[in-house]
Amino acid sequence: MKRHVLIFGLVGGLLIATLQYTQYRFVVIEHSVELYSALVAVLFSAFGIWLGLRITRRRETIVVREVLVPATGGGAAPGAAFVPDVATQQRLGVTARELEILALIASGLSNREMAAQLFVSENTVKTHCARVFGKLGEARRTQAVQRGKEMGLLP
Amino acid sequence: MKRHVLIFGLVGGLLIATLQYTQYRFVVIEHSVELYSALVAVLFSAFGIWLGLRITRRRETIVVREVLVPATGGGAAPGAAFVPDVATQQRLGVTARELEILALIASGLSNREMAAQLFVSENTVKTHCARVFGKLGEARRTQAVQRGKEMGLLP
DNA sequence: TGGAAAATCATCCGAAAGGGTGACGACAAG
DNA sequence: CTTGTCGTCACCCTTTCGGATGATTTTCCA
Repeated sequence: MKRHVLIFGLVGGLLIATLQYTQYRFVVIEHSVELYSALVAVLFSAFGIWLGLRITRRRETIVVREVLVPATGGGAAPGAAFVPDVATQQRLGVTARELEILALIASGLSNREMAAQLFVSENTVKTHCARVFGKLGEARRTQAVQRGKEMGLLP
Repeated sequence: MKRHVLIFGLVGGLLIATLQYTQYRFVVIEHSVELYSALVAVLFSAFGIWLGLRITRRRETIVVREVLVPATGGGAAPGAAFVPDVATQQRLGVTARELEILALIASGLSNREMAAQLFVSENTVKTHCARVFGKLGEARRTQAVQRGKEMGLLP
């Protein structure tokens, strides 16, 4: 990355120098700034395109297809029921109810559905959501679910 | 593509006009061409990078490589990169772009963030969302993610 | 080279989600 | 008895999401 910045600087400097030089040649010509501008624009657009391609080189996404031997079955709960990371949970101050809400969020329920399932009001669900979002440091339910999985709070 | 050329022309023309205007302001200042040049360089470099990213987001060449794994059933498959179930994907008619969107949804991004990351408009992201939701038979993003995981479209 | 598929973008509108705040009751601990 | 925590509920407001629909452009294949 530093190399690109360096190249950028070099090209810029070179161009400035070139302009300095050409300025003396065309100093008598009026309205030559537009010419310079166009030149610089085209040049640096090309450079930008090159740079954009360079720094975002298409990494070949090699997809490794797993052919599972029919054993435990990877996806769902493999035998033993999931055990949330109690240490992490207590460290974050996540209560049991909030974790329950988070799990329901992860299963894709809406606030209304959660409220119906837990026999509480939708507002309560929203409060729990807000609390657990705050404790996880996330703002959206999808993010919170992702975070919960990373931290061992969710299967 | 034509639109990009058009945008290029517009930006260029706008800049030329701006320079024309500012030239009268700084006409008394010597050596201001360097300033113009630097301005134009930075501006069009950014534009070029954007354009380069924009017009070259070609379909990533997916190389499917089948590998036998012992089916440990662990959570995050170590080592092996993930593996969308191509059969399921094609059966549902989920395009690569839509699957990409679904993966970003699963990682917790909002539509706006996805749009910024993919260099498309938020509306486009929403369209992709709606399509993939329809194909998965779900209505909410959390549900769609859950479904995608169950069906092997997501890790 | 023409058409199908896919991707892109847009607009309108309603629903859902989220932030902030305040409040009330239960319950355990001091 | 006071205090703190937790669960519960409510209100208002803004943001985000999702559905429906139409249009244009790009890509790809026959």
